[in-house]
Amino acid sequence: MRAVNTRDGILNAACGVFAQHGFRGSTTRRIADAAGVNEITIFRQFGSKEALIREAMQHLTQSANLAALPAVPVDPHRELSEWSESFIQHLRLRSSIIRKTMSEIEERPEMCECASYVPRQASNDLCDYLTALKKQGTIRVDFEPKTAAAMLMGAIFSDAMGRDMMPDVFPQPESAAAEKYAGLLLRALGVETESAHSTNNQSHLRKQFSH
Amino acid sequence: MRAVNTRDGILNAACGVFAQHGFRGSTTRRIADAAGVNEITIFRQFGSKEALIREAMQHLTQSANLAALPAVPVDPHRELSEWSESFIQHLRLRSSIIRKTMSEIEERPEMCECASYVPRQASNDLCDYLTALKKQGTIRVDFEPKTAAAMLMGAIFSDAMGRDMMPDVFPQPESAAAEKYAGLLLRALGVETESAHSTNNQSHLRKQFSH
DNA sequence: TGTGTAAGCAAGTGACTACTTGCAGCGCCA
DNA sequence: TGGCGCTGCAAGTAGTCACTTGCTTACACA
Repeated sequence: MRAVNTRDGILNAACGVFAQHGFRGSTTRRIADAAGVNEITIFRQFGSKEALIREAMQHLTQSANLAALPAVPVDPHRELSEWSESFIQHLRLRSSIIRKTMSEIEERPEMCECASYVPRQASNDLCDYLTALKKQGTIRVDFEPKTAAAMLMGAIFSDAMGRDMMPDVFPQPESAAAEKYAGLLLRALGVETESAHSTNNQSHLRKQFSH
Repeated sequence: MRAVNTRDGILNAACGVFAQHGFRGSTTRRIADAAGVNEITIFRQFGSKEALIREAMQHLTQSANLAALPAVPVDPHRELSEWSESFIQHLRLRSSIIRKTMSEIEERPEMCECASYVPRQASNDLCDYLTALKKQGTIRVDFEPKTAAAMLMGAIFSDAMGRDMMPDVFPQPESAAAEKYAGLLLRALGVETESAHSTNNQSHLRKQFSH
């Protein structure tokens, strides 16, 4: 677990402690302990707690890599389900730190740019995909890509943030939720899709062939 | 702004300070200043900071009253739009305190019950409504009420939480977002609905007649 | 008019916080 | 081999935190 570099070790520790305790709860002592480093090393390396946390956040966003959506839609149900699944997993892994960051942004607006980078990127990707789907003529009814994208991403985001707190409010099982949201959205857009019962199996079969 | 009762004044002040600064940032001094009260009065009234915050949270959830959905759906588009609008307004008014609470829950699980009361209630109401819609036969396609409810509530929740941070990711104008989400969901369920253009005007007309 | 109760003020306690100073050990490269 | 840079340890500073004590004021009710 110990990082090669002292600096990276402190950054990773800071991310972990921040995710658990937020800014005010991330004492330099706690971070130093988590990094297995003397508290003073933090000040020598980063100058202040604030600078450390700022750098740790940037360090974190750079490490994110989202699944890509194809520029030309081929199998909307499969592509959208897989993208949703990768996105929800990304959010679930980071749910603690996302919750903390969202609550700190009002007090530290400089974190906003850093925090909104990933969702902005995801929203753009998804909007582009839905627009391509629309232009392709696959979709019968008219719709706003931005509204549709906000709806799917919103459902995924809320699931990732709220399921630990209220598991009975969200669809079961957890592992199928992303696909269900994606399927529901496609139905709203009028894209033909398999019946709810066969969906799961067929998509699993497809995954085997596609990879 | 000053409350009749000293106790209620402190509780209101505690809610405001907590919404701004979270638990750790809600110092007893800050709360006392906000309430226009001596710091000691807080300890004499509530015993400890923790007890005060707990009581303030309960005080807050009790003051919530959501719009009701009819037991028998008549005009799904109007009813769901109005419910969504009232729900999103409820969340927007409380966005700061919701963000803070969500980030504190991991450290203070006792807040969970209090925090999840309103969304649980909303989810149940919405599920019941969608189930009634399904049984009524208005809906052609098969769907899971819980998934559909989670999707609509998720979209509304994310909008209410994220729009300040990234306004360009969500549908414009802000005032029409809830209705757009509701309309999109109904299309996913196969409910016949007006075209996107006439929707807004018609619903406004209806509101005049219905009240 | 007397009494109890809620509130205020001044002052202070011990614990914790971010951050500093001074000094010593250790490995790396010239 | 010698110096340099990174790290650790001990100790300490000034500020803030939750919470306490002792005493005083003001109002309600009898």
